[in-house]
Amino acid sequence: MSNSVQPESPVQSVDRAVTILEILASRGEAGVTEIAAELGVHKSTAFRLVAALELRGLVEQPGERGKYRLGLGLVRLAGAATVRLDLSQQSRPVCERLAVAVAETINVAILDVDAAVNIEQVLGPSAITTHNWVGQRTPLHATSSGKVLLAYLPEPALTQRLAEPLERFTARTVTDPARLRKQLDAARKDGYACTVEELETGLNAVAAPVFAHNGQVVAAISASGPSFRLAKPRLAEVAKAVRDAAGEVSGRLGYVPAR
Amino acid sequence: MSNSVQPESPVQSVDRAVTILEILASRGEAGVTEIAAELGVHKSTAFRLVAALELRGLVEQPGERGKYRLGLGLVRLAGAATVRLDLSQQSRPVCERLAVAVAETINVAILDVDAAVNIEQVLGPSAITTHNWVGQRTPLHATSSGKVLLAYLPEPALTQRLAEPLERFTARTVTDPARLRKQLDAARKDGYACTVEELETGLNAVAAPVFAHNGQVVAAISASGPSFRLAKPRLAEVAKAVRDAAGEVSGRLGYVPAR
DNA sequence: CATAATGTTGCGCCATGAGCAACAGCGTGC
DNA sequence: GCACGCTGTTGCTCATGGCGCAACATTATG
Repeated sequence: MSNSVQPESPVQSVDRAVTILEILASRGEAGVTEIAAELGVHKSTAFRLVAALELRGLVEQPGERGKYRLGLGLVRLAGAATVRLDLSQQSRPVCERLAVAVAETINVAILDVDAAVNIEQVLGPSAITTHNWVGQRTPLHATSSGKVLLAYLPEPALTQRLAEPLERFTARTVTDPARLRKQLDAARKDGYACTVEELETGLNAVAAPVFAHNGQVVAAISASGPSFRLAKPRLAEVAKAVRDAAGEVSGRLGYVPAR
Repeated sequence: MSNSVQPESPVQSVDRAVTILEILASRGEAGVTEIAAELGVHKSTAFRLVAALELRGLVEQPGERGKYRLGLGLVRLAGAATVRLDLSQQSRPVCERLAVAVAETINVAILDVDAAVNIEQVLGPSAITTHNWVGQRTPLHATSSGKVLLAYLPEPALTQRLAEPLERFTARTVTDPARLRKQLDAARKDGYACTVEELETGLNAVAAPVFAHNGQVVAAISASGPSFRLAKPRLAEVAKAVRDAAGEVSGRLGYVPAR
């Protein structure tokens, strides 16, 4: 029976496990007998719940026996949430200004296994479409954000990605891995990547990397628009603005560029 | 059946719940059907596991329906672990020096619902007893650390605390709420609180607050000893040393005092 | 507007989570 | 050094909590 002032949990053992985390958060350390007493369960029950949390790193045991405390796995999980929250908060105002400055649709995308996932979108004043990209997964090789995220992958991960066939979406989609690699090299050098009608006919985009405090690329900011508008030489101007905006967000996340 | 490369979890549904947290950490957001697919369970199972986590704040749902993401409850739990780790690390050397300087038993206590819990103890060279206070819960109104932690509670929480009868431990225990409030006012003004034979006959103590970077009181540092030794006027000298030590720990935690 | 997909709920069943008893290990007092 | 008490851990059995199924509600898409 859970706390009487709360609605009953649909999964009692998950509820108990969370209570254990809270006990450890408030006390710092606790033993099995102590946790069992506070939970109102048998100590073998408490022991198994703690062991399940320990197996996944949410709880750790400093010694071979005895007291338990919260584990680094919990801090890592929370860290993932904090980075995402921070990224959204820091990027929002920068993207709003960028959308006005370049008058195109701005997106923030993060890497999710084998796709770029858009987590934020700001429409420019000239936006033709109100297509909502947020939540959508887009192919890495055929989007500007995807190319940026690929460019900063560790080499083994990149090799593995490019070992699989690259799907063609338009006549201009880059499906040759060697040619794509050259584009990624250029992206690292230029500080931005472009796509020209590679995902959809008539759609161009340019993206730049967002670095976290530790130098890792955590996101890409992109501007996209119709090919007739977002083409040379204006594409280079927009690219520069996007790169500067991404740099500003990186700075807000604590990134100090190497000189 | 859990991941075949890991030892089997003693509580399958806790294991699944943690996997859900990891899925949300890596993807940012995910829906019930997506989570169910990745867990290899029915979507009603996934739904209930997510609901159990949501009930406790580890997961949240931005809209009324649809995608889920990691909740602030997780960040709070991890934050508790991080603050505690930092507090212990920063306070340890300061408390060791203080113990030598004042030759009494030094403790660090944090607030846990309705009690002060000691998380750190350093014995002075003149310690008569080797009584271990670590892990013990002590009453707020009858200990110096407790009075400090009470002094910095938000007013509603303090009012609620003082609405309940205050237990008498010795003839000198303060059980009148109005008199205790006056002592708390003095504690805020002086920067420390004292108890004189209020918890145990023959035991005196003095404590000062430790502030976190955001100005909140996260702990109290205290010196305790026998009444015959830790009495006026020496008590005032020890109080000053404890206040300075607590100030140093506060500074190490990023607190900048108001001028 | 119809259809498909996703999220949510009630219900019955069984696999899992729970408690019991016992054991192993450690800390403490004599 | 030993006995005792306490805590942590494990094997076993069984009752129940967690699960999947079917159905419904809601939303998104063509």
